[in-house]
Amino acid sequence: MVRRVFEATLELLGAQGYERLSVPEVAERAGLNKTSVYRRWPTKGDLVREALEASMAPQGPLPDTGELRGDLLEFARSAVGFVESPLGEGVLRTLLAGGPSPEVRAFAASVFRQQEGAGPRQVFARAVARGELPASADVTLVLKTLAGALMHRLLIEQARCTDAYLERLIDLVLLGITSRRGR
Amino acid sequence: MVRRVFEATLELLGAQGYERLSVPEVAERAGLNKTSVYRRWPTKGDLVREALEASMAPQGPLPDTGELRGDLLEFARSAVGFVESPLGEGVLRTLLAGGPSPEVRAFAASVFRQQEGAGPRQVFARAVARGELPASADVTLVLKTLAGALMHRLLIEQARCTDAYLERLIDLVLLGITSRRGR
DNA sequence: TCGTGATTGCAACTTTCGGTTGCATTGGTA
DNA sequence: TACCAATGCAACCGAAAGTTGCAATCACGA
Repeated sequence: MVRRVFEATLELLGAQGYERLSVPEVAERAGLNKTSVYRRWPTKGDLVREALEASMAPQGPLPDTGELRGDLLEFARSAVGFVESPLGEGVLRTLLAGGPSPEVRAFAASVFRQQEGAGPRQVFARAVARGELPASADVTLVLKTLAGALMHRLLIEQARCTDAYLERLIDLVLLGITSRRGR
Repeated sequence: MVRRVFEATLELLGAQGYERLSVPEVAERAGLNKTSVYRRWPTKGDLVREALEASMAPQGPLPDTGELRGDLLEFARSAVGFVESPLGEGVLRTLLAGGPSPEVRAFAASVFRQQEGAGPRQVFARAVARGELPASADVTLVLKTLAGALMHRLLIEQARCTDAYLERLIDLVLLGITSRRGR
């Protein structure tokens, strides 16, 4: 039953955001009486936090295409997949909406950080080792800029992140606008 | 009185987002009876939309520092100022939250679009005219990427957009990470 | 098979809050 | 002074979140 409840929670979280999410609605969607849900998770915050916790997918293997551009593209694809999933959308909405308790907010932030965290950095480290990139390159700035651009694309423009878009985006931050762009 | 109501609306909108915003609370903060507020604006959507409409600051003059980098920096500064203002935060939150009616959402989107819209494009056009930029440069992508990066900085990281940060960001998209960066 | 404890369902209730209504009060203006 | 619009106020309505007490069910061991 717990499984069903978490699923319902994430679905609704992604669909309506934290504020509009109601425990009775989760219960109904999970085919459960609201009383039962309240018994296990006294507050909405508890429910959401645990649902997010339980659904944390294990990180996939590091992409390794042999060049930075290809690796980043792989990463961007999986990031887009994450954000377009119920979990990803839920995390993002929870994070951006002003409402949730600081506790839930902090947790959502940690999930997000984890997703854009260690993995990509290794990809950059390898690129530096290959001589593709100066060691002085500001990896953090690049990652955050990419993440921000994807957010803008998905949430503001509400457009799909096609491969063509991802390639243009990555070429932009890798090569800059003033240089000629590759391929 | 209308002035006070709009102020209260934008303050609360920025502070708590669209969902948590309640008309009675706006009324109280504006020192007005809730009935009076309801009489003028039958729904929360009406109130928010008009408050946003009324607070649209006229666009400032185009920056013209003689080079693209400086112009963009100017623009970024004013954009940050906008997003950090109650109006900007309100617009952004309204836009990102799942809740508001399509109507309000569409309006917030148009405000946002307007802010990142025509002005910057002229700045780029001048840069092309100066020969600083190839005519083929994807201006739209750059603008959206910059906007996304700022959103990430302000909403996810919740960090200040210092001038130092803005310079690094603009250098990144202008020059890319693989080239040497200017000062 | 029986019994006991935990889990769930259920229905009624309380509370809170958004929104409505009717009426008195105020205030400006012809 | 008389009238009309705007505001205040208090009572009310209805919906939805959350609580509680109790019955029914299930699981597991004696």
